[in-house]
Amino acid sequence: MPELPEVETTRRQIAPLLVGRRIERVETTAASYFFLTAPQDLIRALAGRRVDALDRRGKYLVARLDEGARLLLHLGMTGQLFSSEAASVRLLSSTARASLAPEEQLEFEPDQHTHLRITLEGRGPQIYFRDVRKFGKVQWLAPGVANERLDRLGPDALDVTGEWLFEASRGRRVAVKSLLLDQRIAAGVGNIYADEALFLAGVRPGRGARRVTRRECHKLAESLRQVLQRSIETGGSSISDYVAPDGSDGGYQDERKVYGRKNEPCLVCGTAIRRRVIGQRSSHYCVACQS
DNA sequence: ACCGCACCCTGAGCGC
DNA sequence: TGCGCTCAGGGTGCGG
Repeated sequence: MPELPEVETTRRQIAPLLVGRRIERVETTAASYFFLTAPQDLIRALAGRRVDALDRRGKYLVARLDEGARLLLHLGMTGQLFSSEAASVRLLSSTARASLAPEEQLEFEPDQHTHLRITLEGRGPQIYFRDVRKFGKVQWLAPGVANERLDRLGPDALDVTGEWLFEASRGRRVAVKSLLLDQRIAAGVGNIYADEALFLAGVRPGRGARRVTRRECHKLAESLRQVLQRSIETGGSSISDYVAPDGSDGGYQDERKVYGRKNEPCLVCGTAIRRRVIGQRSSHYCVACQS
């Protein structure tokens, strides 16, 4: 699901519910791939802690806790971090949706995919972290301890410069699309926004990174920023699973130029948008507008 | 160092 | 209805 704009939207909405408040209780599902910190350790470490800040690094959310520890969250493909007061059909299975009467309440009840349930002290909703595929991650970081996942990240995609992209792409034989998806190059870029930025920059996703000119790298950096910022303004893209913490959909799926538009006409020139797998990810582009 | 690929997991949607 | 297949906003680890 979630790329930089969705994670940033999540951060902005969740922060007011968390920051400055103490965690009273945490409930989890059973140990799994999802828990980089074992559920029992997590429960013990978080109880009583106050959340001092909620930061974003690429696609990671990092909660800073009192006493110096940190809580790392990653939404993976299908992660949903939301308030217990959120209501959305995206939080229901398709069978549940089908049996839903038109006027029926969409109130969410924690299910087997709801891996974290955080109760805060005082009044206010609970915070739920639900993730069907469990590609998401949660990890508790002890005070002063570095984390290699975070340390691997390159500059945030919003801060990437054309010169940085140019230098990073010299000698690289991989497709430029794959380079953009490398979190060491531009943290936060994912499949949708890589395709969208490449379209805006007029560069085909399959072109070898080393064949992208300096001028194009500058255009690409600018396109990334533009696409990501616009998506943040609209609350991100809600394509299958993503919901904002308040249960609302994003708006950027309506502004996509290429992603998921296979065989549809290019909005600039009318040529049918092509889909091709590049680096194991589906990629969308216009053969006329992009070279 | 770089590159391509298998794999982690679950569900939706499709053709038959 | 059911089966088998493909696909999905991500990331890691392996071997060549």
